[in-house]
Amino acid sequence: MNGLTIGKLAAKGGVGVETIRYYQRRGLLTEPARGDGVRRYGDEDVRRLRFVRSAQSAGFTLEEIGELLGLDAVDDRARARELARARIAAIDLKIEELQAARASLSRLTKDCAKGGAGPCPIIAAFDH
Amino acid sequence: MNGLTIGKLAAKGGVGVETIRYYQRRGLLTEPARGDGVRRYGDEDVRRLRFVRSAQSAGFTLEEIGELLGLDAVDDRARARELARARIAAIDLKIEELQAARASLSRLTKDCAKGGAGPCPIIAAFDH
DNA sequence: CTTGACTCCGTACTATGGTACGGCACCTAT
DNA sequence: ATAGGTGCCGTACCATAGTACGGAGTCAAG
Repeated sequence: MNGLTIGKLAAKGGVGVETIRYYQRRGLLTEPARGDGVRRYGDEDVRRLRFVRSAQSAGFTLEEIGELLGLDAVDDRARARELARARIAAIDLKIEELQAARASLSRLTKDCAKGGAGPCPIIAAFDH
Repeated sequence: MNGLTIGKLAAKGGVGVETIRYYQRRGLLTEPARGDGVRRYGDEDVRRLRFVRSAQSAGFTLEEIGELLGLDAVDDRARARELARARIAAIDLKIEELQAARASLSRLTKDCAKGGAGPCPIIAAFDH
């Protein structure tokens, strides 16, 4: 029997078996027919799985990845760009929030370390 | 009867009533005794609630906020700094990840917009 | 021939931060 | 006196992305 078992596929993708099954339930991977009692996976499945992990690391949710997978690489470029731009906008927003929080915490930490009298500025900052 | 009802407290904090009750279950807010059948909240509760929201916007989890609330502003400055530094480190990591994802997506979007022949680079990028 | 490894399957549970629901009591205005 | 708005309480549910569990079947090696 050729083709990978679910365990091998999972190993190739660097995920657990349960994750494969979860992706199948989510429609991100197909459940191949089984010759004997066991499903066999091929290169296409490995590629799809890597696609999912790769897009995930770019911050796409599994739902968005589902849409990306449904796009035709040749015909739906406009939609792909749209999804990418939306993702970039969300990332920018998140980065700004994080930078603001970071600046604030950093300043408070410095003030606290300076060690003047009175209450800790970090605690005091939230305390009003 | 003086003091705020749970609904008023929630309104002052900009959260829902259920959120107050949730914070109480989490131990972030105390459940005051009730004079009549109804709990009454005072300025201390309002301050605590605002503390929680404020620290939350700095990226602390509710669990961390619980610890911050337990710190004594005068005596536990070192621990507060430690928590803040850990938070800053986590924020830095997250920002780096996001910036990497952003750069990658941005480049892909540009390439896609250039509109050469062949498959969409955004889709192709994940597809291997 | 039994043990271990693996598959298949459904279901339940995890963490995080809430949100909603249903039932009951109580107060106030109409 | 009755309807609406609150409050109280326990419990269940939401999204997100998995992870774990229990039981049953199959396969190969020792």
